[in-house]
Amino acid sequence: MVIEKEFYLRDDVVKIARQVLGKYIFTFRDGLYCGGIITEAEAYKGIHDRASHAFNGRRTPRTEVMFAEGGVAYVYLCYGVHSMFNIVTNRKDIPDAVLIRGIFPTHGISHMLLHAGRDCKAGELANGPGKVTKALGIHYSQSGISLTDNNLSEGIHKIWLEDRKIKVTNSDIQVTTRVGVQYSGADALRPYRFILKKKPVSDLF
DNA sequence: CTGTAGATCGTCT
DNA sequence: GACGATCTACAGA
Repeated sequence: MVIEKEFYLRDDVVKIARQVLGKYIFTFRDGLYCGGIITEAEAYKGIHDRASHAFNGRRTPRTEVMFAEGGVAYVYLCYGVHSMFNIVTNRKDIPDAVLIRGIFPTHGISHMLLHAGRDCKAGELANGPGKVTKALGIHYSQSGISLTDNNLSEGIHKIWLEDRKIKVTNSDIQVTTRVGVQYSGADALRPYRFILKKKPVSDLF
């Protein structure tokens, strides 16, 4: 089932970051599907989160999409080389987002390997936020596109999430602090990073 | 295995 | 003009 807008409109971004683990993310471009199971995500929570680009209510051309209604993509360029994919959540004007930091590829793996431009094991193909977008073919120019109104992003490039009923319990999830946000003081210590522990493939399908 | 330098450019000051 | 919610290659142990 495609995950609909109501999922993203809820107001607890930390809970949503936890809940996207085990969900599938798909892209469709050039007539081909790519996708996989989300294995790692981080929450960025509102204007009081020093780690967030929207801290202190900062609105710029780049961050404006974080203030949109939930269910759209916030994609930005990091270190001049990597696109970082986030899911915007919550109501309009509340800048919450979930950074997708890792997936386990399941669909279109050969195509993703072409995107990556090098050979590697499936588990290594998208185990990092920059690698996720590279494998899936997501580019920062797609920031702002809807994850729920796929008819409106006709033709060019589509991104969406699906729930295929993978069961994820609390004991399947490792919770840690976020990566690369040491500049954000006390907020760097918040338990906003969620990692799906490795399980036998037979448990997933 | 661990550690680190360099890449690379849009964005904000 | 400085910096970054990162990745890779490569050096050394």
